[in-house]
This record gives sequence, structure tokens and C-alpha cells, in this order.
Amino acid sequence: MNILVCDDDKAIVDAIGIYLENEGYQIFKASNGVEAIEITQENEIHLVLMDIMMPKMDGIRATMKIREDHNIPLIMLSAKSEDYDKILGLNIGADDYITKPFNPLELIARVKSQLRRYTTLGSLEMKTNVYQTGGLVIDDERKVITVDGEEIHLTPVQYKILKLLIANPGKVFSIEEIYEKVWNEPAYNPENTVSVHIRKIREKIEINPKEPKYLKVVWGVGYKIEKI
Amino acid sequence: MNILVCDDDKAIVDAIGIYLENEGYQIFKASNGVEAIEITQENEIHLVLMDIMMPKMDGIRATMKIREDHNIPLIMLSAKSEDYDKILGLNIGADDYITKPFNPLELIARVKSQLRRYTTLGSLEMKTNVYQTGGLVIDDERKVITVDGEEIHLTPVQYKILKLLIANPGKVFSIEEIYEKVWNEPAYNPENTVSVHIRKIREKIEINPKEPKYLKVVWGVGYKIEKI
DNA sequence: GAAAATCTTAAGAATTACATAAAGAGTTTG
DNA sequence: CAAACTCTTTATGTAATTCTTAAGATTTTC
Repeated sequence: MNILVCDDDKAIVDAIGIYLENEGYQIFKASNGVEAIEITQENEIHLVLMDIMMPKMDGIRATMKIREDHNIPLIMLSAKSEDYDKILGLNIGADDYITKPFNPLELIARVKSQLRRYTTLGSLEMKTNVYQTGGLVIDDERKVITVDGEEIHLTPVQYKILKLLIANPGKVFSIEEIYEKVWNEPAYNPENTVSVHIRKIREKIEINPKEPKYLKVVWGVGYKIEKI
Repeated sequence: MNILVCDDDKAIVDAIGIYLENEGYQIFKASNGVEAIEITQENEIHLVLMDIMMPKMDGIRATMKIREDHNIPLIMLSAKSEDYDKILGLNIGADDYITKPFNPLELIARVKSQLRRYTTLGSLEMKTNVYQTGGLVIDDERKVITVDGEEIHLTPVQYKILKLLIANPGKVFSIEEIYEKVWNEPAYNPENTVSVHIRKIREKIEINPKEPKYLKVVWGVGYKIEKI
């Protein structure tokens, strides 16, 4: 995420820059409105922190100018704590207003809040939880499994075992581990039980169960899903 | 635009209500978190103003709960001006934070700022509130359900269940999930209750309830509406 | 290459989850 | 306040899944 920090006081720009870089953001710096506009035009900026009082072009006019072309979140930053300025700033298109001096943690929280809204809006629950290896796909939200595009049906236990394995592709799970993770209880005599389920899963997902392509045994250790 | 104002101090709710109604907004009022959640579920709310300290359920928990289902702008409103609370509020999903006492003009400016962002961003969501799959259509605005053009009648609980499922087509919901989302309370012994309602819904929306076309069971997991 | 260990396969019994019907409790409506 | 409707509970039937048992096949060990 790229953030533009614009203030004529270089010390403030640097300080904010350090806080935000610690959070993993990429920082662009400007010291007046003209520079800020140029930077937004030449780079993909995801959020702007804009001081109001600046030489050349002040933050209010710069904000209006930026808003002509961009819809990114913009937080105003100013020593003026008078309400009139806040209201003006918010009315011309700022998304938030922070008065100096400010608590760095609050600044970061507000930046994150704006970015969260900007990036996740409309995509509430876009996490689809899909695991895949080779032609084997498992959609955990819809509880649907497909092999080479063809939908197959697994029973609940079979599904849980397969999901455990495919969620950690390549990792070998012992029979005890599988039993405990899937059943959520200590394994009593899991060998046969688990192996029967493995068999059933193979019947369904493997073209040739004798030579499994996905669900492989590791002799004396356990089973794994091959990472393809 | 509908705005929910939630505060246990009725005087504040009314005052805010007057300011916002003057701006042309429709106001909904709640005096604690539980009421707030109910209102967001039963009405189309576009913005929430949420106090933090309230009886029954505080604003922090109410915000988290609302965020599970809704992505609308939410402004926190609190006498606590300590930074910690601001940061917490913003981090759990609030879009803004205003400390009491506040300037009404600032409040309005922040409300407008949030709504501007919410409505213009991503051409937001001319949410039609009409869900459809195959010949099954549910118009949540008018609360009307049709199957192949023919209108059918569902009871409130049946309606909520069906809406939950069809709003997330293909997604499987466990019986517990259904119970908790629809009844808004922890599931005590939901199996029978839910399955009876499922039966009733099927009687009404399925041509042949024995072989449901829309409302399918996923064995050992839950129910889903088939995405057609 | 034989013995031991590990894994695979099959089928039926036991268990669990779901479907359905019907009755009683609670709620709303006229 | 009675009728109608809705929701929940109980009981029973049905279908799907899981477990157990046990024999056969494969791999490893000595």
C-alpha cells in the first residue's frame, strides 16, 4: 500500500513516514500541494495524509484538485483545531480529519480504518477457502469437491480427512494425528478406522486407487496429499 | 438515507436525530447494543452512530456483531476521549470516532463524509435487495417470494432462514449457524426446530420436497441453497 | 527369501443424521 | 376473547454414514 504524506514541515513528514513504514506501508513525501498533485498523478497512491497550511498551494485546494481525478481515502492533518476547519475539510472531500499534535497510534488506527474501508468495501466475505492441488479442488465454503472439473461426493469424515491433508499439502500426518484432528478425541484404535476411510477417499478421487496420484502413503509414517 | 443512532442517553439521541433530520436523513433510534443489532437486521441502515458505553451490550461488541453481516459506515461516539478507546474502536471496524461533547456541524460533516465515501466508492451497490436462483426469487424490499412467477407466503422464521441461505448462494450453513443468525441467540437444541422449518420451506418452494431442487442438505454439515 | 510389520480391501452391523407427521404452546388478529 | 396462525417439541420412520472385523496384499527387515 502506498501512502502520500504531504506537509511543509519536513520533521513531521519524516516522523509520520517512520511510523507508517513500520507498519509496512510504502511512503511518498511532498511538501506542498503542487508536489502532492504531481505525485498522485504519477504514482498509484492508496491513501493521502494532507496538511492544510502549506506554501504554494494549501491542502484545501490540493484536496479538491486530487478529488477531481482520484477517489482514494484522504485524511486531513492540521494544527487548526477549530471546528470550522474540520467541517470545511470534511465537506470538500476529506475522509477524516486529525488535529496536531496527534497520537501516532491514533494516526495509524485511522489510516488502517480508511484503508480497510477502501479495500474491503463491497467485498465483505470474499474469502472463498478454496484448496487445490493438480486437478483436485476443494471449496470449503460450499463443501464441494471436484476432480478434473467433475463433482464428487464425500461423507463428512472423508471430507474432514481430505481437507486436513490438502490444507497442508505435502505434509505427512500420522494415523494418530489424523484421528485426533478429525475426531477431536484421543485415538483409541485408529489404524483400521482411518485406513478404511483413506480407501474410500481414494476410490473417489483417484483414477487408479492402486497407484494413488494425490493421496499417498509414507511407509511407517502416515499419509499425505502430494503437492502438485 | 437511513441512519441509526444508538446511545443510552435519550437526550443525546433526540438531539442528534433533530440535526440529522434537518439534513434530510431518516432516523432510527436504539438505546443499547442489542436493539441496534436488531434494527440493522430488520431495516436497511446506511450509517450507524454508536455510543460505546451502554447497558446490555456495549458499542464495541455491537460494532463487531454488526460488522459480521454489514459493511455500512459506522461512527463511534463516546465521552471517552482517551486515545486507547479511539484506537480500539477504529481497529475493530469503526470508520470514524467522535468524542463528546461534539460540535453538531462537525458531526454532520463527518456523517456526510462517510456517506459520500460509502455511496460513491465502487459505484456502490445499487443494492437491489433481490436475490434469485433458478425460478426462485426473493424481493427483500417488498418481502415477496415467488417460485416460477407464482407468489408464495412464508412465515417470518421461514423467511429469515431462506433469505440467509439465498443471500449466500452455494454457501453451506450448519444448523447451529442458522439458528444463531436467525434467532439471534445461542443454539440450545436447534436440530429439530430448524429441520422442521426447513421442511416447511421446502413444502412451499419445492415442486417435489423429496428431491429438493433449491434447498439442499449437505450430510453431516448443514443446508444450502443451490446456485443455479 | 521368510517373517514381521504395515497397508489395502470387502461386507455387514451399529450408529448417527435427517425427514416427516402430529400435537401442544404461544402469539397475533379480528 | 375466540379463531387463526405460527412456532416448538415429541415421536417415529428412513436414509446415510461410520465402525468393526477379518482376510489379502505389499513393503520392510533380518
